[in-house]
Amino acid sequence: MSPLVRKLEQFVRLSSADRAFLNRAASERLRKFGPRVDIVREGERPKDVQLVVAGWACRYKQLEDGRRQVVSFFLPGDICDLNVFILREMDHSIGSITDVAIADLSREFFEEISGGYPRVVTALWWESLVDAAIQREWTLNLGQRTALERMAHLLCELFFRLRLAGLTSGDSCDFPLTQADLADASGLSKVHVNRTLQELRSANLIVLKGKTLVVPDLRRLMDAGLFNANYLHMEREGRQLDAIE
Amino acid sequence: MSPLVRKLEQFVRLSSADRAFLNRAASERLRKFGPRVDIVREGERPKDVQLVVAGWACRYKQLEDGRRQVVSFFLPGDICDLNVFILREMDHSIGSITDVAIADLSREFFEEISGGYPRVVTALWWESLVDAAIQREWTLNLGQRTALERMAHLLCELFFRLRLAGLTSGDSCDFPLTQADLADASGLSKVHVNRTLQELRSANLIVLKGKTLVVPDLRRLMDAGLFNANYLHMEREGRQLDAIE
DNA sequence: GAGAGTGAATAACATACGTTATTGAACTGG
DNA sequence: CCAGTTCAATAACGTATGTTATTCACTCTC
Repeated sequence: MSPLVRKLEQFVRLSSADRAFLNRAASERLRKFGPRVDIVREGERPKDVQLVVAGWACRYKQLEDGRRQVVSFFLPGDICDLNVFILREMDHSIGSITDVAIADLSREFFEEISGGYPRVVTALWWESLVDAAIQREWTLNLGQRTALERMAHLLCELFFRLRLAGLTSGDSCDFPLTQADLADASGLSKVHVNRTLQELRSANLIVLKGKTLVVPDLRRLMDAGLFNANYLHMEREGRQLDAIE
Repeated sequence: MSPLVRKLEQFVRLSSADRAFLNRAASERLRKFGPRVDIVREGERPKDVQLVVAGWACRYKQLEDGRRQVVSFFLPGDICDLNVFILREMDHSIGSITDVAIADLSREFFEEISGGYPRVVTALWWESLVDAAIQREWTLNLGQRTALERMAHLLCELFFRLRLAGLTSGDSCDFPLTQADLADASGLSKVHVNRTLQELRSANLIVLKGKTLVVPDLRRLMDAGLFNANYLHMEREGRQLDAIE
């Protein structure tokens, strides 16, 4: 099952027609990119909505003097900016981290959804509300948490999101981010990211080696990061969804 | 004209029916709150969408040990979390800063919009995309900018947003935030906020006294904050909007 | 109009994190 | 299989910002 469908099914019960429709959307108009290239650039006119079918990407913003902030990570199954085509120009860039496969979703695609797939509409709303909630949590993360808490929190979030998309196995997952990526996302320097990871390692909170992350005791990592998963809204909402159907 | 209508008109050309509808929504089901009280609490089930009719409010999140982060400010005309009723529970709180008047917008209200007011639908999409863009910009602000830049940036943003809602007069505006509020929003300590404001004052970038902010030279304040207004998407989009009408 | 409370200003001191630099290991491509 | 590149690790040192505390100016209230 595709990561997108798998993720959305945690929120909304989809029909097989819904699933088929989403899978078709994810396979048409596919583009592939190598690692570390720009997929969309700040200032461009947005044309389509991007769906990450495979690989990791990120949204980032950059200041004139080169300081760079990763403002979100895109994992397989993530959708970039529902409905952006309303806007005249992009206020951020989207870049690949690994090899990446992107499906472009057109305006017409969304009109088709609105017409005939009400549960998919709900699911996409959900996705975009969670996206906003993640951005708020990052604000809290950067504004209030110490380096250690911040790192632990970020790793927890990624682990939860990967698990939701079916991309973990037991307590481990692929982890292609470099320490420089983590620095750009956490607002810390590369050197301090390194120090912080060492600290997490020596507390046995993580095993991070090569491109694999192992979280031996998720509960303890969550505590270290003051991590509360409520903002990921991972519960399926029975009552309300029935009302919509 | 109400701040909401005034703001949305910058983006989308509204008919008089659209305007009347929005003004009606803003006057029914009105609640008033004193300053510094919670309007919505984290953990509650969201029931309505809140529209700030008058006064200032904020979204905030808090860690168990009391550290508090303001993640956004709500000015008159701002809408809190379009479509939240999909979610089971709030992941943040909303609190008043000044005396505040809130209009509660029901689910039925949004269904009515979807049915008969396509331009309002577009306008509300716009509002919510700008809201998301602001949150990303705050991430950049907290992650990369120095204290001085961060403060200057925040003040620029508030000034622009107030102006969009018709709430500035010339180079000045009401400014009810305390230094403690600014600290919670910027991730700085109160003491450092004070130092930073002094620095902005002595460079003649701001005059901040009582509850009034004056920005004698907006261009210079923008430069000091590395402020690029693109993320506020303040341009009206002729071509695309016509296509929707 | 005394007392209490809040917000702002300032000082002295502490520290978490940034900066610059060097080294070594692991890839990668020709 | 060697030269070039990237990523991680570590060290020495610098600084932007945090912490705690005190004082002052207002405003509110009873």
